Amino acid sequence: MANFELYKGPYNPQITEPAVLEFWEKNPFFKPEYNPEKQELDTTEELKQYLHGHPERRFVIIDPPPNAYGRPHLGNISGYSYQDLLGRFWRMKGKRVLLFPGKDHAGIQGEIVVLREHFRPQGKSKATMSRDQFYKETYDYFTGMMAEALKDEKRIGLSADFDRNVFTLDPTIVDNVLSTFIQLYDKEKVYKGVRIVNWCPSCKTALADIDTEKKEREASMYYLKYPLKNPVGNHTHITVATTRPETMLGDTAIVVNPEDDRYKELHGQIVILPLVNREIPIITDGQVDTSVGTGCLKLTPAHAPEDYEIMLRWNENNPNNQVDWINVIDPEGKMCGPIGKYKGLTTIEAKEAVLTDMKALSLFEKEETISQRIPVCERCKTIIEPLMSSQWFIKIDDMKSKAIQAVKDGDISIHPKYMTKKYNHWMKNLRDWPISRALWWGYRFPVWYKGEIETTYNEEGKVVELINGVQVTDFADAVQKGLAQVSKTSPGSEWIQDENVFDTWFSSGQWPYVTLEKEGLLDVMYPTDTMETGYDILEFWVSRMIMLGLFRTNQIPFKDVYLHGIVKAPDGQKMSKSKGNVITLDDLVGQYGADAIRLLYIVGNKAGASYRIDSDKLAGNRNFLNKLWNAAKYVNFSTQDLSAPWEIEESSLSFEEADRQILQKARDIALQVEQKIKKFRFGIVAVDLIQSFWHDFCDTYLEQVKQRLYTKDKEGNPINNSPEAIASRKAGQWTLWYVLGVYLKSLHPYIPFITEYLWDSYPKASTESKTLSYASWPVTEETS
RNA sequence: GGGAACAUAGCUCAGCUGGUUAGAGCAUUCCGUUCACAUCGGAAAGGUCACAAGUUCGAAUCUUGUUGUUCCCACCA
Repeated sequence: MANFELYKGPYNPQITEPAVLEFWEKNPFFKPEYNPEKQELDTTEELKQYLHGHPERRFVIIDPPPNAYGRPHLGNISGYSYQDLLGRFWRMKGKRVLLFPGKDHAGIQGEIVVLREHFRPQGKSKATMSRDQFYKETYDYFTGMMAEALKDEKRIGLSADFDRNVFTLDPTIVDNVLSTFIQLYDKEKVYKGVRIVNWCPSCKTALADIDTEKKEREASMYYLKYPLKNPVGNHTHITVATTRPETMLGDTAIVVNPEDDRYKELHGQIVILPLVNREIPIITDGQVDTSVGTGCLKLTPAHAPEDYEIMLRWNENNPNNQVDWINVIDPEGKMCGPIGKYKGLTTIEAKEAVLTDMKALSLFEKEETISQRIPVCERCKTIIEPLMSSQWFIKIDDMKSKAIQAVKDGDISIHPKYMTKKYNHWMKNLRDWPISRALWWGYRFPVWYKGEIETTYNEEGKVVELINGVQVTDFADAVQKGLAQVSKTSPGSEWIQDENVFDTWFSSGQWPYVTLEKEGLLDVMYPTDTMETGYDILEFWVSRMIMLGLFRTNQIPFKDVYLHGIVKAPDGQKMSKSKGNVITLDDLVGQYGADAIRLLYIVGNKAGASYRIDSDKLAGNRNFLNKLWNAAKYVNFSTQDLSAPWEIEESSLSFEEADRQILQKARDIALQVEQKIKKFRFGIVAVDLIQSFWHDFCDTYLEQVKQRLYTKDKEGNPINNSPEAIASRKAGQWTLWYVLGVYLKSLHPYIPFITEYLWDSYPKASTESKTLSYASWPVTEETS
């Protein structure tokens, strides 16, 4: 027993919650190995044997790993509240529950934070360290920070198996993730290809679209004339509009809308690209907006993603009339390729030179100011330079169709249901996944080159890779020439490892099975039950877990996806440091306690809906907890002379109508709670549960039964001493005791601290669980 | 441009597959309360369920359209 005191005065979470936390810390309740019948741990082997025999008796949630370098924000915390609610509910329903906590190394963001927060204050940077030094020190820094995060997870009441907390860069995890890459390679689902990428000239890395953001700025739009090779009618030239004149050196076509009457007679004509005198064709594409600029688009596939798309589309439909690309900007931001005297200039110098030269040739028409939104690096805010680069890709075609099918067939259900549409929409449009990042912090590619690998652009503006000075056409060619190899360990001293690390989603996308496999639990705990996370990473994370899970294990990684909304600041806006409206767990937990915060997240909320931090609601929640506290104390002292109530047969008692009603109501609400939790509608039913406790039990029943409980009137004269009154009093006491138990249990998944505290002094049989975590749910759902 | 959601009381929101008089919390007004709790209880007031048409015996709920708000994706040469 924990010996929690029912102290005088109002409920104070600052007293009760730390006491309960300590009780939970000292006991291994939250390990799936905990055997509630024996009240001690089974070995992991015994657990596995048990689950082999009873596969339905498990419930597993892999907690989404937050960034390891910081404390969880209130969004993470809200997720823990939902995960914990489900875990605690199923534990009470007799399942062996595992909530598996972890921490993420957070790729680009992690690298930037460690450089800024840890290395810069010491005067260190990537320039002053070796890669190994950086990795080791960062690893230590991150593992040190993790302890703080774990404290917060415990503080909110997460009943996870914290001994199993694991870092995404844990060596066993790394090994397993790399195995997936090798398997993908063996099945020819990985390739090294040339593609347009979002290149950050400052970070010197390729960025996924999601690592970029948009910035508004004023820019000049220049109208340039390109002469036609053979004038058609009164057309001697066409005019294009561009904000980046320097990229014209890489133009490979002019595109007009096929429906645009102004240019219909020019389809298929040839234009002489000024300054470099290259002949380029006029092609058509339906995406060209006739109202923008002149309706003529200069096509620079190597330096504009949309142009690249148009090129691919055109080439698909016109196999005999292919359009190519020419890369004219290198990763340093200098001009390159077949561009004559402009070669070697910076893009800014080249822009001036091109404009000057076009003016000299009288090919400059006009300039106007526009506002445009340009992509910048999400981390360092540098303007993105799209260019062609050699990158690793995963072919996702059949992975994605399997992932779509799994949801379509109902093997995986997404809550709320309408998010399924978002998922499908995203998946349908998904292309091959670029997975390489030029960083130091992450999983380095298990790829080796025999000598230095060098990526350059040749005189034609094409990407060329050289290994040890030998040109290779692609990775397969390099392997065949004995210059490259895929392997977790170095093939020999003269081999150099690929510099790239994996996109963070590649490792976190494998989280469900790599975590369980590390613990040797994959065979009995996979697929997991519920993936609970924010709806904002449905596409980025959940979709990848489904694809990679199906690839690696041939099984879905989880059966249900519950997506919670975004936590917003009291002003209704997104919390962000720049707005100065960030609220932390510390701000709230001292004032209201963890249970009240959990209620804020859960009560009245439904899947996918965002909600605000609202001090009125928090205060209301605290009031409710105080109500529960006082009611429990009242029941406790007014039933003190009722001995061993658990031994009393319900049928032997002389109930009054009020007793029967509250018994019925309490059982009804417990049943409803069970049904709604199973359907992931726990937030809605919580309102009814609280209402029922407060009004049916406290305001109505408790006030009524008081009259029957008094043994003395105000003057001290004995009352209620007839045999009928004594029997009625006993029935009332028993009802109070029983119904309080039903509410404590039903409320426990929502507010574990106060209920666990009150459970300690709640009269119960010696065979009852000493922790409410393993008290059995008060009702059994009729399956009929 | 493509996709999705939302629009219900002064505020924040419930209302699941259509079924009596549309609900809760907060706020407001009134009344009460020394025997668990003022972090209390009781009551009142407050809504053309955005608008329009349709389906139906019956619509806040289903369909279509309109208007407004929010989010995601793409794009703005």
